[in-house]
Amino acid sequence: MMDVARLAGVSHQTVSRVLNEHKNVSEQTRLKVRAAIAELGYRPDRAARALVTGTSQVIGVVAQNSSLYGPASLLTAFEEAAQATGFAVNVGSVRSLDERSITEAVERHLDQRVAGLVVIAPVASAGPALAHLPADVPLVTIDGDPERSSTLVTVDQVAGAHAATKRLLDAGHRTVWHISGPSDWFDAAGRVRGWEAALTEAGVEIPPLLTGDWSAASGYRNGQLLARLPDVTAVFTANDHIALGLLRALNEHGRKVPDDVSIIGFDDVPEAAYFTPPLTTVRPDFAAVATATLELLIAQIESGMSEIGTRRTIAPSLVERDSVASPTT
Amino acid sequence: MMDVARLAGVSHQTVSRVLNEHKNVSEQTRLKVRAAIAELGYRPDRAARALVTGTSQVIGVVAQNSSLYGPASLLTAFEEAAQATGFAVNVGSVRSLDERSITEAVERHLDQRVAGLVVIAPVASAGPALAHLPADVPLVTIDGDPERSSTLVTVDQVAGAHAATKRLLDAGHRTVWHISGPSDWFDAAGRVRGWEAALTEAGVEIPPLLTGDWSAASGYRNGQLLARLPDVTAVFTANDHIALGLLRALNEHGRKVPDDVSIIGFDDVPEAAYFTPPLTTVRPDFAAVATATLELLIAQIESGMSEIGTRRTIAPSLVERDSVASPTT
DNA sequence: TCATGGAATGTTAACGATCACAACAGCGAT
DNA sequence: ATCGCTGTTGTGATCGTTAACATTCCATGA
Repeated sequence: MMDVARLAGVSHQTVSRVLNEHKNVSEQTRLKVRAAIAELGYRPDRAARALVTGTSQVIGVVAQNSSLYGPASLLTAFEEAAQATGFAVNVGSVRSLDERSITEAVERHLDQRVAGLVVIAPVASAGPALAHLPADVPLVTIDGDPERSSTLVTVDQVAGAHAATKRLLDAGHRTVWHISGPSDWFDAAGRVRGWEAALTEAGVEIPPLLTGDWSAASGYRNGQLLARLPDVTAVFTANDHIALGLLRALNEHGRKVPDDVSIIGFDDVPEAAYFTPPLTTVRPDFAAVATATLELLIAQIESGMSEIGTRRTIAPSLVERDSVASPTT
Repeated sequence: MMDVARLAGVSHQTVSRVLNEHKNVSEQTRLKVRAAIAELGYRPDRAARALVTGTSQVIGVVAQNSSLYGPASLLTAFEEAAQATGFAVNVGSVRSLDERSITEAVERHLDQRVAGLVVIAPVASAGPALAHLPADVPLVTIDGDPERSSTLVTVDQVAGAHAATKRLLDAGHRTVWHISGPSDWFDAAGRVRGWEAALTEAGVEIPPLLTGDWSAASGYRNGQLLARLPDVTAVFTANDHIALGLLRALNEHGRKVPDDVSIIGFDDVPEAAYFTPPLTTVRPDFAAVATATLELLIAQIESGMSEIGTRRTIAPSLVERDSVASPTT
């Protein structure tokens, strides 16, 4: 930086002012400095800046280290959004979402003086880990606990599940079964609520809830059971992978989809269109979630305080394909 | 840090020594300092350390911002490995792998004074972007250009493809067709080479190469064609998603898998076991790739120089399921 | 005419760590 | 008794940047 200053014939402070787009710099010197910067190929040292300002241009993200489609998509969508606004993203994946792992990951980020923190914390156990956080750290939670009063962005699970269930009822099915995700995930709980609400509204019997774990394996396992029940004609699954497992189980038992059984999934994984048959499913808008998260986070960073309680929910959309039909009865 | 020093009754330098586990510190003062650190809840400032040492404990990763299973798995595997060794990971995703995007991402990382760089660069266009890199930056490429003389870790695509093709030939098929990935991906090219090699070795006719783009859609498209050719009895696809699309096309045309056509995929995505039928596929060991990458990178960081030309290839394994049978002829 | 103010720039001191070197103690060897 | 080693601790400078304050210059109005 001194070199640049010398070359431009000004002081280092003026260089700093040009860099930070300070107002009181004459156009003439601004150009000289810019030229010197370009000529020397100078780049400011972020570490030095972070040292003196006490903050960095890095956002820390805590996410589960899984290949689950939802969280993974969220993560990449957020990375992209952050980069577009000039923030670097520091990912601290955790293997499991228990309190200790999350606390550790958060502290690692704090060590690095991140400007803000995003936690993708779909399970209940994540809550307490965030409670002890210094209050002055900007924080946005994605798919976190709707009960906690922190800034939160979330996919509208209830609305998505409601739409899917209603779609099946509207097709004429007497009732709709549901294979859920793990019960400690907020996402899963929301989808169950939406499903129940739609059934209740329609004044229809609520079948017993089957529980999966997001995996195709769990869909297959539950499918073994559903395939044996002849009056099951419509199933809403908590995600597309469960639907895939279910599809295979039904297929093995000779029950045709959608002729005998209609299915709707959740997530719209890229392959869903090539399941046999192509899967009707609910698509969450991950990009919108990412954008909203970043927006709220930056607002907090700039205002210097965490405005707790702000909430943003993103409505998913139903994408129709070929796994839904009216019952043959 | 001064506070800690005062509380422990030593100088700031001694505190620093304790922090860095310097040898010449008496056990007694070490304990005093540790106690003071704990009491004050002190955490060293990484930015300050980075400023004076000129390096950080952060590894920059350049990866494509896609939901392709391979690259995404690689990324999370690497994050986990890095975290286990105390490195933070800064992800700079790029939307496309052209030269400019990569150069930009690399420079962003350089700004942040990363200790080392990992580039997941499966396509040819990434090469030139890395050529102009300062020579003193530790760099490991994953799935990069085998021709370039840089440190490289890669899945043994050729061996995997060879094994898959041979498996199909051994089952008695006259020849094996292949739907490849995009031709500018090194991964795809390697898989094509392995396929050709196995056919050549067996002294068997090499069918025309069909080209896909990793997507289920491209598998479906090519499947429309293959389904019409009655003498196609065995297909090796460049990944599992292509296989899924192919599966659906064959199904629509009434050709049974594996009775009429045998299929082997590549990647072993979690859902592959629940395709209809469960897919025989080649499983790359992403964790091993991640570990090897980190090892090489740390070696470079510690030695302070980039030992170019080191190469590590990880052998994949064939996982047998139900999509392969002997031809009925 | 001279204070007054604001715009442009420079000077100096932080920020929080490490590094190079100096200082001191204890101890055995000459 | 002196020298020199080794192990332990302290002192001051330094990394590259921004913040706070000082300075200069010129225009403005009483």
